[in-house]
Amino acid sequence: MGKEFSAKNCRRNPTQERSRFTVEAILDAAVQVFEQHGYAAGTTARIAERAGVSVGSLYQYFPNKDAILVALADQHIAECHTLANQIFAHVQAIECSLDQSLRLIVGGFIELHTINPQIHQLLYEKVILPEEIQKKLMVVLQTITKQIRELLAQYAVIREESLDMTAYIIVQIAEHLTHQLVLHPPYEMTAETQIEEVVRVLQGYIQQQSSQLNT
Amino acid sequence: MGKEFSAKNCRRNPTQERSRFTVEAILDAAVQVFEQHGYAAGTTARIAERAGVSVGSLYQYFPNKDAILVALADQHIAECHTLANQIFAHVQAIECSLDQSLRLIVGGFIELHTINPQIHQLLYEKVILPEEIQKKLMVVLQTITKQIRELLAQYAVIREESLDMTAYIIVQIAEHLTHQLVLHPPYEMTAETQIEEVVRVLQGYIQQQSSQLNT
Amino acid sequence: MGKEFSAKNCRRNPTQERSRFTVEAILDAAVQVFEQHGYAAGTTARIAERAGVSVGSLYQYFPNKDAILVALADQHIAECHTLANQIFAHVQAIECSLDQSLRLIVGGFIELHTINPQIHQLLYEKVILPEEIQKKLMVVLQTITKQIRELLAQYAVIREESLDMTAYIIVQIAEHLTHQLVLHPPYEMTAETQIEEVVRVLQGYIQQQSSQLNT
Amino acid sequence: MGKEFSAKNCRRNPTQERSRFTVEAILDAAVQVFEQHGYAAGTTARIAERAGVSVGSLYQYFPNKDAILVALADQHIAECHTLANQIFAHVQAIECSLDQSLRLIVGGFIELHTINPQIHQLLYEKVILPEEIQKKLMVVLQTITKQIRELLAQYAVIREESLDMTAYIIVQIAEHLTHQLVLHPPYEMTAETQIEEVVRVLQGYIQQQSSQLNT
DNA sequence: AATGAATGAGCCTTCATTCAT
DNA sequence: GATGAATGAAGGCTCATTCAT
Repeated sequence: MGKEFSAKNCRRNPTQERSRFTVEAILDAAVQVFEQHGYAAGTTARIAERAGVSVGSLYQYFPNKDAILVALADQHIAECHTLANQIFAHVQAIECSLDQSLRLIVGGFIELHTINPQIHQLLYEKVILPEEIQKKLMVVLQTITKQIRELLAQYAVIREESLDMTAYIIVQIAEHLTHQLVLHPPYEMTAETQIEEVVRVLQGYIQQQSSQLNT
Repeated sequence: MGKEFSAKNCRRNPTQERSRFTVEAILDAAVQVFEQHGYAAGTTARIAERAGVSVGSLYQYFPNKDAILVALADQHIAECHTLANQIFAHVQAIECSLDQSLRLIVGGFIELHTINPQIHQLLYEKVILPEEIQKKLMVVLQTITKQIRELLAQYAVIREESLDMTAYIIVQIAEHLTHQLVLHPPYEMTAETQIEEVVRVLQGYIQQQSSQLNT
Repeated sequence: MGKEFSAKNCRRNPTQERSRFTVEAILDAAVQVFEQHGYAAGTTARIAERAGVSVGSLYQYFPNKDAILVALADQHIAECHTLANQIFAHVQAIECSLDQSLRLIVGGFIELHTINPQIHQLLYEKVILPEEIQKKLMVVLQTITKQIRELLAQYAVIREESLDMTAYIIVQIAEHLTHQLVLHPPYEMTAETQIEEVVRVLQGYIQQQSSQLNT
Repeated sequence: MGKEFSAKNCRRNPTQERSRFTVEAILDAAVQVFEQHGYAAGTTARIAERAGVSVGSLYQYFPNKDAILVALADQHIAECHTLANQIFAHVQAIECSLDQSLRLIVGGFIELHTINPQIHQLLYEKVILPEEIQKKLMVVLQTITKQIRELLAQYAVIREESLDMTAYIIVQIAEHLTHQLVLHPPYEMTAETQIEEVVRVLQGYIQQQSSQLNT
């Protein structure tokens, strides 16, 4: 792994209908296969089979196995970015309270994990991703962190020099808890309960940071 | 993976000096190789080479590649269990405040991640572990969760029916944040600062849960 | 050996022309390689090489080395069964004398060994076969023995309680002598001479058994 | 196999008591191990273990694995030769009838197979022996054949030009039938019954050959 | 473009053999 | 002489990748 992630992950632009369809079938199949067998044991043959195409066709659209993972990652990261932007835009737009904002944001995180939990797990664990992708992932998290920081600066009463760290920790907690609750929930719980619980953690932390102000 | 993890993970008891040395060299090498290449791409040949022994020697002590990972995990899990027990015993013994207890516990978590960060990362992120080991890992976490729950029941004012979930989330946060702060610290910070930050998160959350009492 | 002889000995049905050709090339090569080096020392690489294909191709048609031997055995056993049935059917049909019957049968045995002497030798001498195949071999021999017994009951004057043993020994002798004469003939001899010699042994034995009647 | 059978099969003369004992322990162990696992899968480690010595010791007495087999074969062949000579000497000495002679000889064959059936099987089947040994085996059989021929010339009324073939076939039959009856007896039978049955086959054949005289 | 048979590098594992103790 | 840990060549097998059809 990590040997050669050529710039172009697709050999040809899937301009034609059938091509686009095939590419998607392959990616869908790949998610399932990687999920079930892990990346290393997820063979291209199995992916092709599940996608209903031949190995030859698979290699017509992806130069190598890694490229499939990268495509998957790229796709997922883009979705994340989009969703995150939408949420923050919405939060800004409706000018709601900090609590309500947190609720919306955490809800977004949970949605992110619920939509495609398999890919998420694949990207965040178990596999050594090429640096290229790792950087993109980091960028997404940093973007989100920055926006959380703005939110805190706007709504919360937190010392300037603590803002970065606080935002960072909020994102870490939100990310990890939603991930954990969605993928390995310890008890049965609705999405709303999950959101409430995570929000409570964040609220508590923010209040702590606020009260620090007087120390 | 996960095919056969026979009871005995070592072929012969490394009673002799050289043997013990060799086994340790192999395990050390394995950590590095798995860390660097991932489990699947971490070949036994590479491990043996980095350990400065031949493949044959490797297989004299481990029946197969999986057994190396299992040995690594077993060793680490045992260390975790021991350290956790020590900390909770100490906390019980000195009868300190909840805050102080949290500080000690979080300090323990950080120590856990600091001691052998590579193995920890390997087990928690990079590898699909055999069920056997996954269960052991779960048991450790559950044990810790249970002791946190007792601590909360004793010191905090939390609704009976929220205790389990609260303890669970505290452990999740402590585990993940310490992991993150130790391995990928976003800023330079001393262990004390790290402890403080995590403790603040937990305190905030516990206070939230306490105030829920009146809802 | 004898670990897993899954029901399907071929991974994919060699429906296509090239496939069928490849499979046959592999089986032919296997016979020669096993014959020359023995089963254990007959490596899959050598078989593939002699077959003019790559190891990968070999494993596309056979799940493992054992399967090649099993395929070889199955094929040969089927041929034996067919030929044996034909001969006995013919013998029954033409209602000839016992002597003539023996001649036909021994001729059949010799043909059996002449057709594919290498495989025969391989299966009867050189290799510890999986039980599955050993049973099939036994069944063939038992079938033949049973038909010989019927022949004796019909034509020869032999005590009821000696029939089984006599038939058994006739088959043993016929099998071994033809095998020996075809593969390691001590002197130059035509097939006819070989048949005559074996038949004489059997005639003598049957006469002995008949004369026992009066004892 | 068959690569290098150096002239000396033992590195040093086992003059000393313990040495002789060790060598024998190894050979005994080897018989059992080869019998149980086959030659290829019978590892030197297992042999050493069963012999109660270390691999190192094993290699002090045998230059390589093949040498063990060769030693085994040599030993067995020598025993065969001795027993054969004894029997024929005895037969000559007591000047008994042909029938009685055959009985004694066949009894000898059976004894040969009964004493050490495992080695016998090992040498006559399943394993590609080095030429050196194959020749020795042939020599033994030829010697016996020659002595049978003399016996026939002396006692039976057989055409001069048939003597060789007749003797050859008698040895083949005796060898194979006794082998088969001892190792895979189809029914329960005493050694005496076995002898009788085989002798009857031989008698019948000899009578056939005698009656040919008048053709 | 699609197919899937063919390829072969590379992996895990075994085991005959050596050699330091 | 004995021991058994160490060695490493070699074997079975997989699977990413290519290419003839």
